Amino acid sequence: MSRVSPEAPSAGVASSRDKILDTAEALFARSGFQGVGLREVALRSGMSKSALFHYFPGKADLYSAVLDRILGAVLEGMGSLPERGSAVARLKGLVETIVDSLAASPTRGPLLLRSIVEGEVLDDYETPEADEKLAQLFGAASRILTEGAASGELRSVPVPHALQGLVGLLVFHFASGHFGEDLLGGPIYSSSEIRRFKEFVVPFTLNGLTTQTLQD
Amino acid sequence: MSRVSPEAPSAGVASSRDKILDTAEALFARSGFQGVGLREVALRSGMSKSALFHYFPGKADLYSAVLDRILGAVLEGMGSLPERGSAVARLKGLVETIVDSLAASPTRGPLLLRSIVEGEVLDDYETPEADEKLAQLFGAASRILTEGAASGELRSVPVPHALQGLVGLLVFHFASGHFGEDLLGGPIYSSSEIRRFKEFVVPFTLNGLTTQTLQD
DNA sequence: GTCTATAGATAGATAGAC
DNA sequence: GTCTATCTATCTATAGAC
Repeated sequence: MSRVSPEAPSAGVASSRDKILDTAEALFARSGFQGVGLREVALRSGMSKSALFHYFPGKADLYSAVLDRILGAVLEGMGSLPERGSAVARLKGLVETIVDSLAASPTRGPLLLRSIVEGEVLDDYETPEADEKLAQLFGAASRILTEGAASGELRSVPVPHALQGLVGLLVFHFASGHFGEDLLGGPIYSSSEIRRFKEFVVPFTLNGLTTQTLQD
Repeated sequence: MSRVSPEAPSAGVASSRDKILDTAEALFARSGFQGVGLREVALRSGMSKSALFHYFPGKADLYSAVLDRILGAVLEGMGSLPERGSAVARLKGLVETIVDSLAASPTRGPLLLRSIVEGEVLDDYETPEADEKLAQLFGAASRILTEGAASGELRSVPVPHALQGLVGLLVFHFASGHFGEDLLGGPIYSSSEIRRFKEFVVPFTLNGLTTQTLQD
């Protein structure tokens, strides 16, 4: 079904390539593109720097591969969402699914947020694969907002701003690191905190996008 | 009234120190702590690397000074906010003031967001001055939320999560760079886009924190 | 497919003249 | 207060043996 690499037909063993990707994902999430040296990636992957260049032509390609893998995982999580039904219920499902995807690994939020903020530097390395996945992601979210507004279930807000707001709310939370842990008083990725976050962000989002505007 | 540096009593001329801070702020905002070399800071400031070290003991001190200056500017903007009145009106004023502060310079949002996301790397360099300013900032916001919840004007939400959400909504928007511009279809820092953003984020926030929870 | 060795550039930081 | 010169370490990337 999905793409299979030519060599390494399957097996549960982690190939060298996967090992590199795992290592790089952790390091890029913590220190960003510029903050990571291939020397450290190689060291932690248990091989020499030159071996990295055998699997990836350059640092930027390694980063792109890591980013693409994360976007794929988030997109896969959204695959089971219903395309019909109440817009409010679909929006709730979308938010919860994205939260679950980001909560599934402590590297996803940080890496996604960094890839956005470091965009000015990384633009040159954008891949069509990542762009396509992003477009699918935002397309699905846009449809919910647009159809909900058309049916009157949701407020009529500018869809791009709503999408931008969702990214800020959801991705930032899981990328906030020590800052967020200081603020919330505990780990971000514990199951109890993930539950609390959902209990806050789902009603916050639904209320923000449904009820009428207040004036002071 | 406020602190005055020993030398450079005033005058409208930018001192070498200010020139360095301005240059560093622009570069750190674009490329982050690790992405900036002091060589480039010196070059763009019109002096040698060694001159930098005359004003700042090291790269981390330069970064801290830049960050502290930005936090001071945001805090100063909040100084004129009323401490009494309707919680909804105060919350609206807070959001609009923070938006104005972030919109005043295209380096503030990116640098603030980066300082959070890069926190794991930068923690060692935190300064008491910046911590104090952050505490004041969050203190003011917390009071609005707590008092609003006590009076029944606002929903009773976990204050830390609400603060975290505000940071994600507001700071991320102004730090989203090309990503945000692609999504919104135009520049983030134009006066018209700033107005549109306020028109979205103020009702979104007020609705999110006031009305009752929906169920699907 | 993995290695050692190395290239050329740049990193942050220091010494010391003026 | 600003400079040139230099230090050591690290950076991405390549060459070429095995």
